[in-house]
Amino acid sequence: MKLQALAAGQTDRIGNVNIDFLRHISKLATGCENEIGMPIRLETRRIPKHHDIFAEGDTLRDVMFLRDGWAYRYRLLGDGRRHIVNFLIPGDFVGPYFPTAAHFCGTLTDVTLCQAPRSDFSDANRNYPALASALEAIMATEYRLLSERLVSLGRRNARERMAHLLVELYERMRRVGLITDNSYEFPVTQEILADTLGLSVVHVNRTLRSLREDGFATVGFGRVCIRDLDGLRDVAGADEPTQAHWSLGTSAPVPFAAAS
Amino acid sequence: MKLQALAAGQTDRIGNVNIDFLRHISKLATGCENEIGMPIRLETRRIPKHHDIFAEGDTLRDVMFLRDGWAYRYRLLGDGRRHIVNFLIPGDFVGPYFPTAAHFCGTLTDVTLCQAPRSDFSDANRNYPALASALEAIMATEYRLLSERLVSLGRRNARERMAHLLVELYERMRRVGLITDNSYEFPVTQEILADTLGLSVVHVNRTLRSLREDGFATVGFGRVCIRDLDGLRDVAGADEPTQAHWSLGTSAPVPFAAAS
DNA sequence: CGACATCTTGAGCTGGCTCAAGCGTAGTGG
DNA sequence: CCACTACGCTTGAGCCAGCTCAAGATGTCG
Repeated sequence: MKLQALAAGQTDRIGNVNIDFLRHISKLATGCENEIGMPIRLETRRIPKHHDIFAEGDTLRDVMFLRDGWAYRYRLLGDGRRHIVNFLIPGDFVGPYFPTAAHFCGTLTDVTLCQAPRSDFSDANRNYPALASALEAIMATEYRLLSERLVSLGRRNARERMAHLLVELYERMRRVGLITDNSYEFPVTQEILADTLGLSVVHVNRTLRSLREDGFATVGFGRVCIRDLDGLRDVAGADEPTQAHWSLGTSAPVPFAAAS
Repeated sequence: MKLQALAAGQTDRIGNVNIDFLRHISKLATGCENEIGMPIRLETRRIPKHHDIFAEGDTLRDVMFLRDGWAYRYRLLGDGRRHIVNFLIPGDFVGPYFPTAAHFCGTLTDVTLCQAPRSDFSDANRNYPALASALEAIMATEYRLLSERLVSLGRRNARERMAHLLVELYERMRRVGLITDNSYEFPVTQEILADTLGLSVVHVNRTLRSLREDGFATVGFGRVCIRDLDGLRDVAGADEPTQAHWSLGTSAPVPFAAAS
C-alpha cells in the first residue's frame, strides 16, 4: 500500500495546479526532493490500526498527510449512531482543515503519517503561493467529494450509493497508483460501509451480493475487485454530467492563491 | 433582508480569525472601509429570483459573495433527481471554491452579489495573509456544515433532519443579525426542503405539521418561527457533542495562512 | 482452540414513498 | 374585475425499500 507511483518522474509544474498537487504533497511526504523548494520538514509518525488519530474538538498543532494506510473521518451522535464522512487513502490530506477538529479521524489499518506544525505551513504559504494553491485545491476537492456523497445519501438508493462509492474509490486509488488488476485494497468492514452509506449492515450485505451476482464487482477479504467498471458507473447513476467528477477535477487549475 | 448588523462597529481583528471574518468580508461587500486595507474592489450585481447564478462546469472569472437574498447550491442527477447541497444567506461566500464550478447555484429570492476577479484575490492573498486566512476559514466552515448535513442524511430520521436544519439556519441567520422575534425569513418551498433533506414533498409536509403540532416551530408563508429552540435542538439530536457545532466554529482561530 | 468479530441469510415490520385528489393563492390576460 | 392557470400546500391510502430481530456460518487472532 505504498505510494510507489509517486516515485516516478513528476513533470507537472505545481504552478498549474490540478489534482496532481496531491502527488507533490506526497512527494514531500515521502521525503524526495520537492519541486517547489518548500522549506517544510515533515515528520513521520506511525499509528496502529483501529486507533483514533485525533478526536472531535482536539486542537492540533500539526497538519497531517497520510503516507500509507487507510483512515476515515467520522462523527458520532449522542445515542451512539455513527456516520462516516469520508475515507482517507495514501496521499490524502488528513487535516484538520481547522486547528480545532470538527470530527474524529480513525485508522482502518496501520498508518504512516507525515506531519508538520501548522505554523510552518502558514509561513510557507506566504512565500510559496503554489503551496497555498495546492492546499486550497485539496479543500475544494474534498468539498466536491462531500457534496457528491451528499447527493448519494439524499437521492440515490442503496445499490446506486454502493456503486458510486466503489467507483469513487477506484478513481482515487488509481490516481495514486494503487490499482492492480482492476482491484484495490479495501480494509473496510460491512459495518463501516453501512455507516458510510447510511444503510444497515444487513442491507449492505445484500447490496454487495446483488452487485456481485450481477457481475459488477466483488467486495470482500479486504479487497474490492471491479469486474465491470462501465456497468458500475451506469448503476451509480445516469447522473455525473461528465467524467469530470470522477476524475476529481483534473480540469481545474488556479485556485485563489494562484502560483506565479 | 439586509445585513444591518454588519454596519455596527467591528472591533475584532481579522488576525485572530474566527467566523467573524464573515462580517469583515461582508463589510467589504457593503463597501465600507475595511480594516485590513485590502485593495480589492468588489462590484455589485443583482440577479432576479429563480435564476441560476452559475451552472455546474462553468469556469468563472469572478469570486462572489452574497450581499442579500437567499441562494442555494444544487446538483442534478441524469434522470432529473435534484439534491440541494446547501443554502446561502446574506454574508455567505457564493463561490465557486474552484474556478470551475462543481455544482449549480440558483437564487431563491432577488439577490445582490458582490464580486471581484479571482485573480484579485490571488494577488491580495499573497500580501494579506489575513484574507487568505479568512477564505480558508470560510471553506473549513462550509466543510463542517456539509459534514453535518451528511450525518443528517445518513443517520437521522425525517423529524431529526428537519429540526436540525431549522436550528442550523436559525444560528446562521442570528449570526448575521437576521433574526427578529425568534423568526427568520425563509423563502424555501416544501419541494426544495424535500430535495435538501432527501425526503419526499409529502413527507416534508407531514414532518412540518408534526413539528408545528408539537409546538417546536412553524414553517410557512416564507418564514420560520422558532417556538421552542431548546426543544428543537433536542429533537435534532442527542448528538452535538457541544454547542460548538451550532455556533459554526467560534472557537477556532488561525488556519493555515495565519495573519501576522 | 476458544472467543470474538464479521459475514450471511431468513422473516417480518415500518418509515417514508408514490399516487391521487382537493384547496388556497398569486399572477395574467382578456 | 373575473376567469383561468399555475404553483404550492395538504391529506388520504396503499406500497415497498430498507430496517430490525434472530440465528448460523466463517474467519481470525491471541
